[in-house]
Amino acid sequence: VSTAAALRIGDVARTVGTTPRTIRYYEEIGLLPETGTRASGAHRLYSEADVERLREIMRLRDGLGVTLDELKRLVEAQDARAVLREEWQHGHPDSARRLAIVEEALGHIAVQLDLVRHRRRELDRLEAELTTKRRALQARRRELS
Amino acid sequence: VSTAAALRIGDVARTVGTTPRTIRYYEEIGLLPETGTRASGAHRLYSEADVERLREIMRLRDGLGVTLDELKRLVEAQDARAVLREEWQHGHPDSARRLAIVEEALGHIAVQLDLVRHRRRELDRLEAELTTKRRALQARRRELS
DNA sequence: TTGCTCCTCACGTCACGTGAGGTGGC
DNA sequence: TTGCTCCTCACGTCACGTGAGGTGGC
Repeated sequence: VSTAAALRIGDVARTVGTTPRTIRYYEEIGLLPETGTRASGAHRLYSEADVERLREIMRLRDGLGVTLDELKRLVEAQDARAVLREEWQHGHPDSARRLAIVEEALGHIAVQLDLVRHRRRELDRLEAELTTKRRALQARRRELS
Repeated sequence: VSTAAALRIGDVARTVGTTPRTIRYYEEIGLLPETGTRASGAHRLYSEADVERLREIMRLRDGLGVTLDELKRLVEAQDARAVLREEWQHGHPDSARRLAIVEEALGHIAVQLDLVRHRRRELDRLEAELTTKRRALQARRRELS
């Protein structure tokens, strides 16, 4: 692991394909954490981990078709589970509790998968429709030439 | 073909999965045509063809991830080509012109297919990610029980 | 007649876009 | 020092949501 290359908001926006305004907005509504301690007016600085987190959030945003508020809850739930796993590394909680948490996580994943698959089916339908149209047009083109 | 069952805006909204407000908005911005001649304050009435047109517009909206203004241009271009085809039924225009129109249509379809496939790849990526997560969680569940 | 859905403003909201005016780091 | 990117308001925009008050068809 090299020294964390501190990225500026414009760099981050460019690499993930969004705008600085969007990143600030996500910070404002609590979807992204505030970047470290920052004197008012000072530049925000990001790590590669921050970039990856933003990428993940954008994937979920586009793939699940969910509001940013719902997305926030979803990400918070994932974070909460990650915190629990960290705690479990020191000490041994009862495995019944562990199992309950894992079951809950599986439930959330199932919901997300349903959303993704639903959207995927709709896209498949549209793609099929478009290829059918294209085939018809190609046939007409052959007729005309 | 039976007598056109005149549908009200609420019926249309329910069958395609949207709201009356959205349908009125689409009419307002010119994405949907105004329903026949209508005294101010009178109810809007829709045919099955209108319903199918709305469905198509919603599919393109969700599948292409395009603004309603761009979508409007796109639909207008398709309508313009449909009108040309109608005209061609009466009379024989030069086939060079026909070929040019068909080529243009193929170009538009190609753009739309690119958009759909791009979004589909992103969804595939997210789905793969989610199934991987689920597999890991299922393994943990087996460990715990 | 009673509901129900419809109508037209018109303001509110979500997810940002877009300047306005100013400060800070290679 | 000169640009460039950054900063914080704050108003604008797109795609609708949501009442407010009223009319019209089974």
